[in-house]
Amino acid sequence: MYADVIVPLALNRLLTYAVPETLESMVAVGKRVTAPVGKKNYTCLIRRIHRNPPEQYAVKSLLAVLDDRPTVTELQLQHWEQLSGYYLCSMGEVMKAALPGGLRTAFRPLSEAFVRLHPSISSEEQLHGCLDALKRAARQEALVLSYLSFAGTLDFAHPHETPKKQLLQEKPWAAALTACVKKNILMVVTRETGRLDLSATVSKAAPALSAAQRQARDEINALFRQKNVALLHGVTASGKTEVYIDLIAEQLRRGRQVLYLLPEIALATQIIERLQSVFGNIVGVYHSKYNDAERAEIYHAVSSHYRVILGARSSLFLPFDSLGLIIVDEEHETSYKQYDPAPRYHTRDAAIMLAQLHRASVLLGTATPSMESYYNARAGKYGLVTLTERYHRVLPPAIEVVDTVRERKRRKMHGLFSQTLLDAIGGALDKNEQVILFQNRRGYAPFVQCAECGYIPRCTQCSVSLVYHKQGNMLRCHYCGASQPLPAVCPECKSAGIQTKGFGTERAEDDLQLFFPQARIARLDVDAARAKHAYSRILGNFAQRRIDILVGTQMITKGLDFEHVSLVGILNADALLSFPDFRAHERSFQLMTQVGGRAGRKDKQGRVIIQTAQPTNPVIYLVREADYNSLFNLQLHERREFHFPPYSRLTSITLKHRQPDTLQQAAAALRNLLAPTLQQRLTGPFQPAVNRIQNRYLACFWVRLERGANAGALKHFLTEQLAALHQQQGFSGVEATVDVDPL
DNA sequence: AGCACGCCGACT
DNA sequence: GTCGGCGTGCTC
Repeated sequence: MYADVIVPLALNRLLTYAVPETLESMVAVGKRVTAPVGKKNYTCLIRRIHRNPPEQYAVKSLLAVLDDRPTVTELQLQHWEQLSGYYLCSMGEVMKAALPGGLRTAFRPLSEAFVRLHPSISSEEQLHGCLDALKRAARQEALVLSYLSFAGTLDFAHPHETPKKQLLQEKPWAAALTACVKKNILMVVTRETGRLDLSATVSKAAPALSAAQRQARDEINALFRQKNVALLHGVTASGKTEVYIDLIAEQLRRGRQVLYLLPEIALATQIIERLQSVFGNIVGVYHSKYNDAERAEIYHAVSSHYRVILGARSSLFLPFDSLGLIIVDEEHETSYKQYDPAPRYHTRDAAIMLAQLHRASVLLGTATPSMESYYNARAGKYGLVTLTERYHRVLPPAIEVVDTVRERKRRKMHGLFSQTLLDAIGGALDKNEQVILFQNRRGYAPFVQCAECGYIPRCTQCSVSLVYHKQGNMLRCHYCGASQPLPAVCPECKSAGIQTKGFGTERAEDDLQLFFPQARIARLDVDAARAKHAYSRILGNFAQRRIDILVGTQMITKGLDFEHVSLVGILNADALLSFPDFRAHERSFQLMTQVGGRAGRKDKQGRVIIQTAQPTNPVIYLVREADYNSLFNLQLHERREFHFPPYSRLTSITLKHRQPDTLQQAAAALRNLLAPTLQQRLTGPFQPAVNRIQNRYLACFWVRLERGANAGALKHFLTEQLAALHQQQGFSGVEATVDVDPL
């Protein structure tokens, strides 16, 4: 008997092993096995079992079978194969993304020590005797009494087991416990316990839907009878979550499971609590903040216990047995695309593939759809449901645009802040309301420069200038993470004239404190959130109004809805609008609309102030009008003209090498391999904006494939040509990464 | 991802 | 003359 196994490596084929006779009865597709690969042993996964001895090489034998029942179902394996084919990566790479670390090594359930009465004590009299004997050992006596109070009424045949941790928390006398154990009064036993808390219970009824929400729900259900994907385009604060809860309840009644995907699950405490309060302990949460062992336990509980899973993108890979619905919330979020490492999959598209295998439906929800999804909805490929009414009659925010050029001329710009914005902040603070300020740049200053000689410190390993962080007084590279102290004198001309240039979140926070010395100001960006739990701590403080003004990057767009935010300021919209990318306008609209949506609640209308040097930019106008449709039509024109998605399928190829000339030669060679076949579909090689990262030079290509063309054939062709490139003299060390549908 | 094999510079 | 640098290729 032979088994073809998936090895968790970037290996483009399965490896075949002999199954020792002793293991023949245990092997099955989807079970994990230990197999020798080269000099090492790996945990691999059985994909096929057969009786065809390989003739080209000597097989090795499997060492062990790790599972009693398969860890991965046939359906999951088919999903993996789809992803590996679509995103051009190995099955091993998908396996690494799919199986939690705890399942890639031997997994041991958590065990805990419990204290119980020693079995030699079988009556009240004996117990009292023992206690009397402890009269001169006060701590031991107190410890036993403490155990007895935990135990309640005593059943001597099956004495109560109290967690040792709990007992010692009350009476922290480990030595006394050891003594009692030695005297055969108490006994310590070890028991396997799960890490999961399955105690959450139902406490609330599902929310009542408004008429608009009911109608959206009915439309979605009607669409699901004809199409497997529907897009719910609901304005910010339209109450999409209530609609989701209703749909989840319906799936549960039918006995099907639901997967609820969120871009940043770690921040979604509000939604988690809400779902658990309605559905109880059948709601499981899965994301990368859990450790390997916890994730392994949740993984196993998906087929035995959980009916609803709330998770980040990796929860696509859980072993669902009867999935009925996948909700992809905030469908437009770019963090749904995994960029590095492979598989470079888009959660939304992988979810649609998975749903097809389960014959399940997919609901994409957002206030600002991605161009791709909206295009598919308009074209009739997806169903489209629109929710225009705000929940609880919340008013849409009033959006004002401040022309920073004009204000500067009138001397009404104070650094990053216009007088209009400062007045608005002051007004909000006076009314005891909260403020959110958005600045899309972290650090204090994007670069520093010597006023004497013009020198700008740059990263030695990447082709970017270093960002000044006041926190720690460091210059940092945002690409490779390298850092160095800010030099006191210019390294070039030795003058003391080094100045900071431009504005980041740290600078905004600092300056703001000067304008509003009494205000409590906090910052939320990756630097502030780096420490464990810092993210939820800051958001928690803001929610509880211990912070008046929150300054932050993209991060503040996610997270929660805050009751008392009346003002949102976008400090520099130009940084978004002039981003060198064909999606810049789409992204700007999404970001500004999402950030703006944080302003105002219930009876209070919120206010949004956008600072920009280009107040007539159509994107700004459309954000103000909350006119997604016009933005879509405008963008569609551009995309059609330049053959960008959704009018083409984009695939990017990046070549990397330490030697710039080797890279250039390899790029020219790849062009020669691809261009004759792809013709005008191929763009490149071109240098990306940052053309060197960690001392490796980069060259890029784009392949734009027209809709309806054979994507499978392209993938086959690319794989072959990249292999051909590597076989050419001197290019075997040139690394090539392929990104299908890059963002 | 490891690990070994193999071909060119600073040491006893 | 040898030790060891990391480029290259393979893993059943």
